[in-house]
Amino acid sequence: MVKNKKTNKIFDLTGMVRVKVLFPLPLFKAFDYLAPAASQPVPGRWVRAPFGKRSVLGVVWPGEAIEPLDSARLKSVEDVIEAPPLAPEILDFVDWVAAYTMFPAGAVLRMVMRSGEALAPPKGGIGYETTSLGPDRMTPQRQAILSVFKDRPAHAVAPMSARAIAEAARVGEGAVRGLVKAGVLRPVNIDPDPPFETPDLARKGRSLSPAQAEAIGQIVRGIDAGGAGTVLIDGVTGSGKTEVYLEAAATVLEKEPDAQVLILIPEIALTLPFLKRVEERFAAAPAAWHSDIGLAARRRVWRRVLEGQARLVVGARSALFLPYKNLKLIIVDEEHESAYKQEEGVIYQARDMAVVRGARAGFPVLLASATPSLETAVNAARGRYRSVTLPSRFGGAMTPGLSLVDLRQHPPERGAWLSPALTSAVDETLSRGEQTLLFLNRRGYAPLTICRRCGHRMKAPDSDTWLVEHRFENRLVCHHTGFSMAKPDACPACNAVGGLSACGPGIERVAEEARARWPHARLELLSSDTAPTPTAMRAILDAMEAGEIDILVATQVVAKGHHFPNLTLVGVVDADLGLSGGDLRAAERTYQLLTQVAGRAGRAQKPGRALLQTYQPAAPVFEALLSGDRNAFLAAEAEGRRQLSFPPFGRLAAILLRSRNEKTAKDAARTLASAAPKADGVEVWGPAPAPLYRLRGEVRIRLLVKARRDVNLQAYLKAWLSRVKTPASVRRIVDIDPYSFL
DNA sequence: AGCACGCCGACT
DNA sequence: GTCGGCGTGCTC
Repeated sequence: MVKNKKTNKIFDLTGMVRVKVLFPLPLFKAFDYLAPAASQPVPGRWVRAPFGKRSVLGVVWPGEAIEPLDSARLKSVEDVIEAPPLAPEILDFVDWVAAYTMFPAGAVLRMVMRSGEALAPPKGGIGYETTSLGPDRMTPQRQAILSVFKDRPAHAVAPMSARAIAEAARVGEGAVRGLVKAGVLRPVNIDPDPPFETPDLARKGRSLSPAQAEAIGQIVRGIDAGGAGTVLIDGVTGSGKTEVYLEAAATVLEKEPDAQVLILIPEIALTLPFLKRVEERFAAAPAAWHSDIGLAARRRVWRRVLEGQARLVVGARSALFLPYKNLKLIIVDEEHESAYKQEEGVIYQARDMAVVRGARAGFPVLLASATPSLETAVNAARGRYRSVTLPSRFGGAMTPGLSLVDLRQHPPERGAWLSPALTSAVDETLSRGEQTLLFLNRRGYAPLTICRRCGHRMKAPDSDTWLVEHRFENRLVCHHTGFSMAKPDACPACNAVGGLSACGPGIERVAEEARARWPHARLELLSSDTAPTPTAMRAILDAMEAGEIDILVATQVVAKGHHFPNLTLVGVVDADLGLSGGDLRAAERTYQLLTQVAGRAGRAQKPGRALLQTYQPAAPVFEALLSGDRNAFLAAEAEGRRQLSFPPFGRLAAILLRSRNEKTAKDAARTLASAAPKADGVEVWGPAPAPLYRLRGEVRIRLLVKARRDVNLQAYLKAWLSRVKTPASVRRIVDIDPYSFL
């Protein structure tokens, strides 16, 4: 018996135990509660608990039983929920990610719980299935309904709602109800989250080349030996990386009846063909997860992953935080892609976190790429990762001939963007009846609109971002804030009419030039603007593959996956584009992107070529592309970073201060900078205005911290930040391993 | 994240 | 005189 000093109420604590509960809120610590021992409130279990004025769903968290709080002051949990608990590996992972990224553990837990409502009891609808009874009399409508059931594939066993049946049979719902009354159909509860199909592991994969078989052998031997560890699967497009890692997935799924495998891909919205490929291999559609799946699908995946029923998950970076029951393998496809860096909310690198997830839970992680990131290449070279290299199955003939067009010597005509060298190459290609890809990684018509009278530059409101003209819609659009406006006739600054002019090219402008130059060619424009849905995009890519397009003008959406057998010329309109901006990964990214784009051209029997237009032909990245010596390029890049102690040879963190008030932000930045502790092996740079200084009405100031590899960067930052009080109106965001310098 | 508490401007 | 702005602080 314990008496609460505040309320004087007497509590019977018999049978109650103290537990820590973490809530999916931006809070750094777990809170203590009492829970009935009989309800087995072990770490990982879902609980509902009173928190302040409200009741919040949280998770029992591991933690020591020290008692900073008087037991009598503790509240009791309201409910210990009967649902599969979170696996201990996930609790550990949440804590680790929180400590590494320096975000609150609760914020990381929120990523795991993003479908927390999924724990609510399913409110299944009513569906119908056939009985053994036949209808007393047959009508065409009834015939149609019954054939709907007969024609369903064997694995589609879920009952259908009356509406779905009526729709499929093209009859009224009344006819369905008639059959129910007659006892031919019987009502059953529909599972709102139908299970996923079981991967067919007896099914054989595609036939393998000797090199693939050898690679799989190596990986599988590692897995069989109980091997954790990270493996780089290094192979150009067409080397069969996918087959290799799908075999590894099959091996892992086979070893344990409830093992789960996650395949991470950079952007799932663009990869319907990939899902089909996986489905083909396992004769079962994988559970697909990305940021904009519908609510029902999200809930279904989440619940089925938690109970272990969904065994094969294909997803974007956030799929890393699904509540796996028994995750045993992660594959990171296109590991070099910057889309793995989450820049909002909890900032993390999904590829790096995947490696940690595997290492801590003791299972292997496979990183696949044709153009590995420098970090991964260095880790492989140092032996921290194993690596298997897959040669092209087409004997290297696929690498197109690359050449540079020096725009300083051979500039395009005034007002044009295609140099004579490129246009004559297009002429030749057209005359041979072959296809051309003109690549420019810039959406819209022109990246900048400027007033010729007063020099005013069109910007998004309260931001430093330029408005990009989209002539297709006749609008000016901001690619950072989403702001858009109709293109005005008069300059908003000086009111001069007709003075606004477009500066620089986007792909719409290149398409305009190409149309004027080759009016008889079949030309298509492809960007996320012209093909906003995966279906629309596929339509264009399919047309290209079928040879129905002569010239495709495209942004980087064309860079992935697709091969066009009759494409023999790739013209890169502005190869320098990614090199500006002072980003430490600029050259690396340019190399990766241009390799990918150039790789779209040519097949063994029809060699392709790629022309890169550049103003800086001497840049090392172009030399590397020309020589085709990727490893030499990576080695040179690595050496550059080593000398500057940049990642992966040193650690980097950014602190971003954001505020609506410029003075407050500047003061806070100055205060913070002056409080930076002196430490061996740590340099603090800034404060400096972030590259986008004004964005959405906020001012953004940045500090950069560079530390030696052996410095505990998080501990340093923690000590620093904890001794400075920043006003609440200034948002302070830590970005460990920053990628974007915007 | 919510939600309350608290201290200064324009209104019944 | 009060309604309400959102800055600051707390939630076991």
